[in-house]
Amino acid sequence: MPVLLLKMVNGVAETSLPSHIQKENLNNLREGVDYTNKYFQGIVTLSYPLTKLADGTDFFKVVLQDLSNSCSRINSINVLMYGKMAEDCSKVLHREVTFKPEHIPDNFAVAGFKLVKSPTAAEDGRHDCHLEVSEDAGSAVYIYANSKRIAASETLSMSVAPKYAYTSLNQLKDGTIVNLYGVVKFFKPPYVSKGTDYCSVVTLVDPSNAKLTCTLFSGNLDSLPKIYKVGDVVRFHRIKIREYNGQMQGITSGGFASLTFDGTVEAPIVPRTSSKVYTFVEEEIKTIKELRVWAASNLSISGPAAKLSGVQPMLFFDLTCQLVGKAKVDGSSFLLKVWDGTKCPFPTWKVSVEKRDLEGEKDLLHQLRNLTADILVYDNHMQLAKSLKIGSFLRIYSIHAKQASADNEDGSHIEFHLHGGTCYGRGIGVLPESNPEVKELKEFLESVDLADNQDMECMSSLKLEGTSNSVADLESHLQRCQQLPVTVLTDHQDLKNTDLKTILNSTAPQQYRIRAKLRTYQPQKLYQSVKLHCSKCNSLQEVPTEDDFDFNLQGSAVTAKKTELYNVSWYDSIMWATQDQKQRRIVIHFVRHDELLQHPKDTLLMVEGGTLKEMWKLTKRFKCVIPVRSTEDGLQLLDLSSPFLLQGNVKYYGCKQCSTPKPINSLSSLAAEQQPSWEPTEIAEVLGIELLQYVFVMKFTFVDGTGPLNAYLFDYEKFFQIPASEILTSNYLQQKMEMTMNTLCPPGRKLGDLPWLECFIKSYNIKDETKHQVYYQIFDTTVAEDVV
DNA sequence: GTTTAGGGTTCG
Repeated sequence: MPVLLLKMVNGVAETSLPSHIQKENLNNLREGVDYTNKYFQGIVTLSYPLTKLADGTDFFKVVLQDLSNSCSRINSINVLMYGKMAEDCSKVLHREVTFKPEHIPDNFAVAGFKLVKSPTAAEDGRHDCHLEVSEDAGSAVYIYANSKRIAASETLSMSVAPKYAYTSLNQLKDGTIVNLYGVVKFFKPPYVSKGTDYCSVVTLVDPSNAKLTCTLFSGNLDSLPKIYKVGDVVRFHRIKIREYNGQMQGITSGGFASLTFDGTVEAPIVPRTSSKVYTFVEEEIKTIKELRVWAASNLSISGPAAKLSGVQPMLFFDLTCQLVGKAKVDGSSFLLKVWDGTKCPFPTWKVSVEKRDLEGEKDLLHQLRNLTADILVYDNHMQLAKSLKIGSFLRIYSIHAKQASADNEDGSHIEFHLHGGTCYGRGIGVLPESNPEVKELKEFLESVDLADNQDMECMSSLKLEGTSNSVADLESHLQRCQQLPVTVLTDHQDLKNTDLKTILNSTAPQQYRIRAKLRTYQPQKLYQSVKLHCSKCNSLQEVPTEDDFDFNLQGSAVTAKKTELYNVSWYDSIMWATQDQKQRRIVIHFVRHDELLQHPKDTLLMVEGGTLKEMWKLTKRFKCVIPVRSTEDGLQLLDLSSPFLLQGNVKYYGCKQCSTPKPINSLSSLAAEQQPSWEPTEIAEVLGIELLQYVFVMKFTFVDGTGPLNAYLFDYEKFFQIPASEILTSNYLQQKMEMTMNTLCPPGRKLGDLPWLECFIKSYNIKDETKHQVYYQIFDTTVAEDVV
């Protein structure tokens, strides 16, 4: 450990020098003495540039003054350093210090030196010997450093004593200066404060579940943390903790330093920092990984990011984009023309500016005229906006997509404003080209076919000229598809969109609003999407075919001959035989109510020995039909692979696993009610049947340009506004569903021409012994009114 | 000398 920084606190070194070395004063230095276990201490009064000797060895010279010997005529001595020690010390002394210079001289202790006659003593008037130090000679240099110096030097690969300790956010105490890690829950990108510095406000959380809002100032934009999104992980060194309004608050202290990491689990761990070198050890990688995993399940990072194609009117969103043009507008606003390769589906405003005020490549501005968004930035954002370089990549936070009033002369359009102030992190951040999202955006921008957008314009002009109705119709149809979503949310309207990639990179369970296109779905044969679901055991099964039912009916042919068996208090039975050769017997039991037979539409029948056809015929005339068979103990339900009840067009089934059928006599309790409703749920309950529900089960593959995501639709009737229970027996409903799916996912259409869907989805975990998977399910979403 | 801001959307 040849060069070590000693941390100074209130002018005293926090760690003392090793006890085996003793101090030696300047006037006691004698040639030929062994100084292996001695040290000389002084302040640096002069240092020379680092040079190389003829053999390539680094060489560095400083002059130390012995303060304890100030009365002496000769009070300073040359120190010659060789090798890595020379390099390290010169780094500490000569590196650029990014904050205000201090007037505290550097204080060095040089141990294990060699005392050699100085060839220059006659010229420089210093001690007639000099000190020689190098790693090879077993020397050590201790540098007394206050916190600012340590901040500047921590990034050198030399050790600072003591090692950094990190305080968790629930352990912070008023008046301390600490090091900490945290996950960004909220941030304001650096902005120009009303004072002399840039300001950035950052709220951190950590697994202790405490929260800390930090107010960071710096005159140097680069020394503020480079946070790009909520969920980023930061390491702060030397942040001062104060109490403010009853809460702990972090504030920059002298020597504040930070590292920022992408918070995505699995993303490469590359610190973002203004320092060229920094301390970073294996243990810290572990901490960052742990924080990422914790954040993934404890922090909602579904921010308001959006592409221009996904812009919601009336909402605020964050846009990652490239600057194409900029212009001054007036004293309080400034125009940024940006693009992200997608087209806003709504008409957007164009801010008029003097041509000579517009900066940017003219050709490119013209080429991209249909793809650029005009963003007007106000007040405090102007200064930063003016300084932006054309072509740079930006993230603009909390842009307001404002719907202009319809009576505007340009018609209804969307305006993009970056209002004054910094509420909700409103501001502009410049992303470096090395940022992975910038790389992705760049690739996408290069792939955009500009000719396509010219075509769109041709179509618009055709429409305006009214030369072709069919083109106009097509266009309006296309517009319908491209503008309004074909599905809408029934709840969660205030939620903002999350892109699919973000969802795929997050842990479950969470809920999201998405805006995406339906690339494909399964099953393509829609009737295969209808299943039976047991809400008790959560099993799904296929709907039995009519053939299964028919087979069961044949097995329940009437065998009893004694008609008196059937005449019980709560129903009347009749039996007749068919006229054909088989002379098949059919028995119908009419359930009585109040001693009287009801109107057929209110009547429940139990039928023995009927065929499928007869069953359906009876269902048309009577309220309910229950297929039964007789046993020695009386009437019983058929096997549960048959429906236990027919009502309207619907066959109701029971779950074989969860049902414990009771004797038919249990129905008498319902019949005794004043006005039996004969609801399937009530009938099922008294008969000990766990009712299976009809449900649409489909897999939707969504795309939004950030990655495909498969989500399950599990819907009784809300999504299609078609009851799953009725679709199998209704040609009309089947056609309706087919048309709906053709609107959501028109066959043979290019991806760009597919309509947008807006959905609410939930992620959830499915774990078993061998694997763990995250699934997604569509909720609280319905097909738009004009699509149905 | 040590402020500035101290999170919680909008004038345009």
